[in-house]
Amino acid sequence: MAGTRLKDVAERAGVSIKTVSNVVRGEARVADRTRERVLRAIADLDYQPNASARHLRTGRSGIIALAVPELVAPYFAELAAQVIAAAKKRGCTVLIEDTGGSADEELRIACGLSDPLIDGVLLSPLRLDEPALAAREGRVPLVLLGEQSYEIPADHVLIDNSAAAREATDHLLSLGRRRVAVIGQPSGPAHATTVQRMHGYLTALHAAGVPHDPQLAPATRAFTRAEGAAAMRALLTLDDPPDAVFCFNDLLASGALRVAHEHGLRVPRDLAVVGFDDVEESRFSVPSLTTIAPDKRGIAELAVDALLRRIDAGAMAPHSRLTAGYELVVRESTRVTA
Amino acid sequence: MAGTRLKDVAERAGVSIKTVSNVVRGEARVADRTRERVLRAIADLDYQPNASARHLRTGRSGIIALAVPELVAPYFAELAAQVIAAAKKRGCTVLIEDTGGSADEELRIACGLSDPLIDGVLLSPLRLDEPALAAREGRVPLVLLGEQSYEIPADHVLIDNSAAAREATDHLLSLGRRRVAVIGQPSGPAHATTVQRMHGYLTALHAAGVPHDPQLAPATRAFTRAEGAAAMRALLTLDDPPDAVFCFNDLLASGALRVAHEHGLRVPRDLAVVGFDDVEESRFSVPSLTTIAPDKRGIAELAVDALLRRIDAGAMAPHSRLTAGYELVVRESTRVTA
DNA sequence: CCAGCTGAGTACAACGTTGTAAACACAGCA
DNA sequence: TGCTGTGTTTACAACGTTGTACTCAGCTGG
Repeated sequence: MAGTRLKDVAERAGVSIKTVSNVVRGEARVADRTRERVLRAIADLDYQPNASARHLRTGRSGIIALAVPELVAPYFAELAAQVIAAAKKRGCTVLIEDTGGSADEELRIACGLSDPLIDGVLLSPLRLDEPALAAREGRVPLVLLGEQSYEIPADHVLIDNSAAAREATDHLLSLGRRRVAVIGQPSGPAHATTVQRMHGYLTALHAAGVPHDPQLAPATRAFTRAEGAAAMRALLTLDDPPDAVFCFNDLLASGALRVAHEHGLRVPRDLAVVGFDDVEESRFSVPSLTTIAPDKRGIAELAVDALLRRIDAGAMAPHSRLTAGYELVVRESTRVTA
Repeated sequence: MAGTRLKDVAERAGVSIKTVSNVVRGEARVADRTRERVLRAIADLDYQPNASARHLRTGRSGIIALAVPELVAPYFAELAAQVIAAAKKRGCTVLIEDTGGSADEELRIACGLSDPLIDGVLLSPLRLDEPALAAREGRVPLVLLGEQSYEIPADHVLIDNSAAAREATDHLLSLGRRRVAVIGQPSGPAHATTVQRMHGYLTALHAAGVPHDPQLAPATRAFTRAEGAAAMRALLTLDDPPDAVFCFNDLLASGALRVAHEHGLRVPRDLAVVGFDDVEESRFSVPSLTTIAPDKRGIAELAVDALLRRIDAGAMAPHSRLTAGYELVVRESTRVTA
């Protein structure tokens, strides 16, 4: 029954309300015989604790929020699924928010949503900047997902974007390509992730002695297929078009592949393509996409653990910076058959 | 401040706690001067109502759950985003659950999750069957998303799957194709959606005087790219392979396109392909995919409205059956250039 | 035989909110 | 002056849970 209360169980078991509470939470010492009686009553009545009452009393609801810029982006959907799984494993529930990538919305969420019901927040920020975040002192426990600038007062979980981007670019260079374009430079203010990935790209070029041509780095307004397509179209109008392209995510790559196809380019022969994120569809695209595969499950577990620790520790505990793994998955879009 | 209570506001405004409560909720009559004083105090202290206490008192939390078989499936991610938006517009929050398509999990959720915190549930069932659902009497308010067998005691929101499937098949027939395969027949027990779509397919064939060849309807175990690919591979081993294929969702179609490509078939010339769902990636696949586009926003709004009505009305109100729209979107995968 | 201890269970108050019923101020009317 | 109404505000008791402080029985050791 939905409306079963501690009191009902207590009556049926012939004990006090508090004893039932103790049994339910495994606290305090309860005699075996009593515990047994109570457990039977709980089973008989199908008792479920009332989260609101519990929260009201203890300040803990067991609910954490996950805020992503765009749930429909496959990467975030996949990440969300992992977070839900990781949270369930630890006995808590996840409430998903979609910030639409707006700075205001991100700040609102970082400050604890509209409601103190939430124990803590996992935020994957796109636009949130340091000063805004620094000002939020004393709010809800918060863990950031993804790269952020260094001295931000919050826990981070991230992958080494710079190293990953370098590995992706190295891979393209190792195929003998020298006109290696990059898609994903933001047209507006840079956010940390793209700075890191750009850095990795440039480092790889530099190490290989290939000069950087700014024409090969068209600006994009968002990480979408449409923007990837537009950027690719721009690249194909160049006098000396690229023979390879590293896209900052798989959606951009998907758009790029699409345009390459429209222009009659054969991938990978005429143009090698690497993406980032390893979303499921990239395994099935035509051609299948070489990409950086972040360890999404690892990210989710590290993040949930970090958040739970933060919730227990309070705002004063030192901030941690946790790194999850990644790997380069080579598929058709860079596999040149002799 | 997170810990600001009605009491604090009341003290600052020099009124009673209840008056503040009345102002906050816009209930009862409050004199303009008083209201103004209270509003200022609320602004000064940045008061936010405590949802748990409210829920404890009123039995309403403003939180509804959305349970989908698989959040990573793009269709459900897109639907979830629409539901979140629709719910926010109506002032409530959405908690997303991933059932993994398991009947047990679906039933657990239909019975109200682990917690009476949730006001109601939107469930997109895959395996849940009538008897199980009928037995849940008196539980959480529930609205089902998607086709279900007829006499189930719950509100439904759906599209006319049969008509849509017929339209998709008609479209393929109108291109002159006669070997029209269908991918999506379940290998196990049928669920309502596939029954409807199969019915539409058969009706279209029948109306066109094309006999149904069971070989052209390979079984699939799930609506995934991998299963779509496997089914397509099977179809291509036939002596008389198909010249068109209608897939029960876009993921199946994506797998099918992939295999067609591997086998050197040109789409749509050698094989025309239609999908179902109109997920975003289908606009960017190579070739772009003709598909049935359900009105996802319409579904979400109808569903949230129906759930809120149900929550208000209680379990006794008659069950409704709401139909959202769809349209056939023609793209490259069926657009034969002369 | 009693003081002191231990282990098991309980009564009560609080968490922040809202519904109910009652109190209050003040006007108009007899 | 007192009475009735009207429009505003308030005190109080819940909602279901848990922390604190308590009781109580049974036992140990002096």
